[in-house]
Amino acid sequence: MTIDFQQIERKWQHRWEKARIFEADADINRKKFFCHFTYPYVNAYPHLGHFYTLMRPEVFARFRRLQGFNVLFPQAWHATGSPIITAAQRVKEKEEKQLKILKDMGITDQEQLKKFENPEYWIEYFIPEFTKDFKAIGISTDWRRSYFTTELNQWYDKFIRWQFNKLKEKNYVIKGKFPVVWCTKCRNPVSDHSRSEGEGETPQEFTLLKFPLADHANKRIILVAATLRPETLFGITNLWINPKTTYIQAKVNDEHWIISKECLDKLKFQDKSIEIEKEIKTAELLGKYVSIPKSNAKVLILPGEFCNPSIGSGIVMSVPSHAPHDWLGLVEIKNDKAIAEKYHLNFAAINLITPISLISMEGYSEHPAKDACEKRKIKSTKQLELLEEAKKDLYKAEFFAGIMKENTGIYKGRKVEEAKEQIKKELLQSNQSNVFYELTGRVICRCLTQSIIKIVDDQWFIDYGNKEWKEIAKKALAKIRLYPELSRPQFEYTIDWLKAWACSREEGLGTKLPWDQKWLIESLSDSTIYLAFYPIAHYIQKINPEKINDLVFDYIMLDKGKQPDIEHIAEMKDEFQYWYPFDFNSSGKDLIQNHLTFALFNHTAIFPEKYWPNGYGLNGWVTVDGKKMSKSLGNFILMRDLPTKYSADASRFTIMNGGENMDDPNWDNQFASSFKTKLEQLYTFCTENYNKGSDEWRNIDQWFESRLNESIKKVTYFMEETLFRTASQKMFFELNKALRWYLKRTNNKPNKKLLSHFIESQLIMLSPFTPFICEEIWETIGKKDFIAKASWPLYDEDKINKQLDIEEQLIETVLNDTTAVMDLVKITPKSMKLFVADSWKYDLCIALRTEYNKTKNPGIIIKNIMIREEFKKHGEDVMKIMQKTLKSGIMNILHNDDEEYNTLCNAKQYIEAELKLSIEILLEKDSEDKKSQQALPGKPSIIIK
RNA sequence: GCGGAGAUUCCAGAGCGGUCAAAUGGAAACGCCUCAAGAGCGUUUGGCUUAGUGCCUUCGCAGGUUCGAUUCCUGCUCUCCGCACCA
Repeated sequence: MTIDFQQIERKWQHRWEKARIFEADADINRKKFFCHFTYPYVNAYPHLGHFYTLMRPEVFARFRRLQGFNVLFPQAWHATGSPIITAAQRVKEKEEKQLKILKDMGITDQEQLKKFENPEYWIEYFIPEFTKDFKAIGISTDWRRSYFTTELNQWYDKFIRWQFNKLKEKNYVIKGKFPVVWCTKCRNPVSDHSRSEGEGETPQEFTLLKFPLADHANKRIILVAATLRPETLFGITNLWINPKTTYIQAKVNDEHWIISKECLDKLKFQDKSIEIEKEIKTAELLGKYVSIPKSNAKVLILPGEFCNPSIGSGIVMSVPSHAPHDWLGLVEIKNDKAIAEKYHLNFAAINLITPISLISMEGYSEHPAKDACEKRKIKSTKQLELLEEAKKDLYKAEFFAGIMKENTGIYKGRKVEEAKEQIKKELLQSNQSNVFYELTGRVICRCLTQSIIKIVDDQWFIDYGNKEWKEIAKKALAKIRLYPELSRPQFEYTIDWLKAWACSREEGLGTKLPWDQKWLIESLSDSTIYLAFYPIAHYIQKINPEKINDLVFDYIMLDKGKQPDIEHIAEMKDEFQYWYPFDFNSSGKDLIQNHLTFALFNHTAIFPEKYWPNGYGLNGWVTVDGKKMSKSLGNFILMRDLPTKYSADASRFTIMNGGENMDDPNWDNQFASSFKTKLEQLYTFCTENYNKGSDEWRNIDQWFESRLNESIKKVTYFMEETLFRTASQKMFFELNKALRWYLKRTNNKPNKKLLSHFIESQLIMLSPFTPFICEEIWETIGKKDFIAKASWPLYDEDKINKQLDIEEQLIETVLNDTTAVMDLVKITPKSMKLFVADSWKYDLCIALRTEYNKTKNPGIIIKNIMIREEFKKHGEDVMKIMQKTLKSGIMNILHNDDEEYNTLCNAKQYIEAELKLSIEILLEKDSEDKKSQQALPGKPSIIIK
């Protein structure tokens, strides 16, 4: 039987839509359930990653509907921020890479490509594409409530403005300074994905240490050295400047600094007033003395060609003992008199310089920098790469393992890790240093301009660092249900660690800050309470946006103020109060550290406690056949390809069978292919066997009924926990296995009522996973309404009987053993004897169990048992059984003799039937004169004659 | 480095102190059934086996607790996710 899945899919999509069965309205007489898939960013087609995260609320929604809940499952689209706008810009610039991305999506028409130069077209194009793909795969969404989120959606725009006004009222939006990676051409921060080079490079905080020139006649002139290690200032022996560069003297905030030109250019963006005074030739500086901050000791300025004017200030403080560069620099200059002569330096004075060690660390000598050079066999300051490595290693080691030595005054004995912060603070306070931000590496913007660090000084922040707010957010976290719970520590950590978040942008798509129109609201800040928009989305978007203001949202969502005079206002309030908060918002685990935690904060700031979130669903990242999904590996799967290749149902089941919890789910191509045929078999079996069978009621029917009830119970539990993988396995594979055994045991004459009940139950349980085929079968077996509207099967606790399972297991093992023995003897026996153990053996087992629970000590157990009269007479056998049971575990002895015997009688008939033999099977109790005295409890032995 | 999650047999993945050579599913092999393929059914997929209700070696590595550890503890190694102004 081959089934035309695509035809079935179209048919039911159409019917669902026509009957509008997924459209949900507030109904105070019904329990509500609001679930959601975090709105996706619409700049490409949806792929497997979307599919998995989407399927979790989808299955959950369908499950809750079956349970009788009124389910709201809406879907909106996200487009704020910079990706779309930069992509559009790149299309305009005809950038190869960007054009290829569109071409790979099948967009080749020149006319159409031109349209993609407009950011709005991206939204216009991709939203329908997403919608189409979601519908094709059978997502049960209430599409009336969709919206998208840019300033182009005026209603949503009003909503976001309201949100920010509320945050501002509570002083959660603050103004401040912030270092950002900045492109001077685009006049925008340069995010990781808008870089053509330098992904992952970040601003790094340097300390600018001030070294006043000693004995300077007129005014205080300061040489400024940039360092990451201010704590090493106790070990400074000299300064390095690059003799091949010219430095600049400039007035910086009322001081006269000498630094490299490159540094000066950067400083301009870092909140400093700068006036260039003059160029300084290095000859003017070399051989002079400067004084060290704190100690005021005087040290020489020496030439070091390794000083890079583009890094830091181009002036380096030399700490030979703890910096490999400085160590080698000092060695070189001491060994080469020519250098001193060349720059007219006092060679004797240079030779007096001795490294000062100030940090002690296990496994290193007095001068760790020397060790580091020797370890890597570095001989010269020209070996830049090796030196860089050595430096990094040593810095790391000293930072975490180093202890400040005696010569560091009050820092003596402290860890470097702590001392560093302390020293930094002190130097800043006494104006002996400044903060300077430098990139950790070269960053090139997509526009091919080299990026710098800029201190933005009128930047708006959402103050997630606010301590009281953190406490309230924690309260919201305590209340929320997490699927799975094990994500909770990550949330706790994030709340603690979160600092003020820059929420304003100069460019991009989005809503303008209501009180400062030059700024746009950044896209992770405008996407925190957006789920509150769904309950009213379909009404509000019918209203003239001019009429929407803060008072409208105050009234609907906060129950504040007089009822505004606009259409649908009562409905909107009812809808909101009925549906909110959401019960399950599904997203990838990567959103914990921003979006989801932000959402918690924002809910507590804006809404009363009853509207704080009820549930988050977290999941991992999809892999394909065990490998990371990526375009370069060629295993990148788009949602749109699934229905044609595997059918929507098989795809849905495959992805849900791929994983659960926060593990990365795996998409198994082979499984997807083979599952399609399994669905065909399901169809055939159900349609051919529904309402057929016998009216007899036998032990085996009781067993099957028990298994069915047990399965329903388990599956219900796993569905509640969103452990959809386990649930799907239990309802499909495990139940089918039971069904096969049942059919075998009844010679394909199942009980009619029971089998029909089974088919119905299984179909309903499967329908959240494979809705199309289930609808089709449901209709074929004569059901009138949609299976989507059926009732989730209930289980009857009284019908679950574990004993029946044990009996069936026994029958199965006897059967298997019998077959095995018959195979061995290779004759057709006339009769067969099955021996079950004597009663005393069972008694022994029970006694063993009791004794074990008392002492758990084998020696004592054996002693206690052997002194009992009833076991004495079986002396040796008792020992044997005891040894065996103690070795293999004694937990399995539960049966009592008679039950065992009865079950075997039951098995006997079955064995006869199954083996299609007319043989005589005798059941006997274990007896002395038979060779069968080995028979152990729980396992009959067989003798064939 | 910090925070979080992990490491199981060909693969995915159960396992929560004895019923474990380890569920379930994929895949593969063989057999039955068939003209044939698929489906279905059965067997097999750590090693040894005198074939036994047998023995040995396995659950990242190394120790420990226990009569007993895949399961508990300690240390180590490795993998994945996050560490921000970006969706």
